[in-house]
Amino acid sequence: MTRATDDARLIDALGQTAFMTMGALTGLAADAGLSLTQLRVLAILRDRRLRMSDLADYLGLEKSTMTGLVARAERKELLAREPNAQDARAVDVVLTDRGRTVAEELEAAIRDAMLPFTARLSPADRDALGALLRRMLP
Amino acid sequence: MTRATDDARLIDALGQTAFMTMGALTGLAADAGLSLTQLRVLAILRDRRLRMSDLADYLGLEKSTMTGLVARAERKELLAREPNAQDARAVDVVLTDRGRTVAEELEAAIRDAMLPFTARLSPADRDALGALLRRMLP
DNA sequence: TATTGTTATACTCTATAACTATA
DNA sequence: TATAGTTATAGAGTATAACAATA
Repeated sequence: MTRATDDARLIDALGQTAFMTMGALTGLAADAGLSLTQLRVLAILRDRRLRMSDLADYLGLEKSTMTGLVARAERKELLAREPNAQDARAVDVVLTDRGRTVAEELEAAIRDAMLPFTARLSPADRDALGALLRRMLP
Repeated sequence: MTRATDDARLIDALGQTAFMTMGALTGLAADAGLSLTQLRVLAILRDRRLRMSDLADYLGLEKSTMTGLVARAERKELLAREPNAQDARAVDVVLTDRGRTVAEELEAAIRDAMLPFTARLSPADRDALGALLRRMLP
């Protein structure tokens, strides 16, 4: 088989893997009454406190989009807005205790949901796959 | 390092790869004025003619969602509805010529967009990665 | 003047429920 | 009676543009 064909097959496999993974994540988020984006926010804020604009940059969204996203998660008591100490214009977003609990439960659920897939590989192959993916990521 | 930690690292790498891949696909779709779901529809219909309900099953969406999705793509002249020959209740969805062209252009654009990532691996590693992913997929 | 965040507006995506036409 | 598709409705996600407060 030619090089170009092999590359197309890799890209196809990456695409299918992405849709499979996103499907699992979206389903778990939905079970928790969250959107995929809100799941991402929870994961990002697990070890960080970010301003609205930084969060928007992180997610690749407009700041006006963040306003609604954070407002809805705030209504669910998963996030809280706090004034930024250095800049009176800025607003920090942090996890509430409940948000932290939900984030931890989701992390465990994600591991369980992915197990049927990862378990199809031997431990050595799992390590090899992880290493290859990490070398490919920016 | 423990087995559980290695597995968590693999799942993390899969998640990051998925977000990276979906980000690339979403961006390319947006450049073409399409949503990610519409890009998927175009890709699915490249070598198939499906009824509305089959398309909905394929995408994991409600049939009422398909109605709007297909209507918007039809307005862009990418898809067409055709009566099903066997069942007068059913509606087949097919690509228009324009839809086929756009689908082909998108396929090329996706390959180009992924190149910065896949090119970080040697040809042998690309093959190995593709093989591992295919073994993991259902 | 430039930046941070919000508001107002509009469009897409999605689901649920009710409906029509056909099987 | 069951299935295929549409319509009506509602909520979430998203962007653009205009705005107030602060830097």
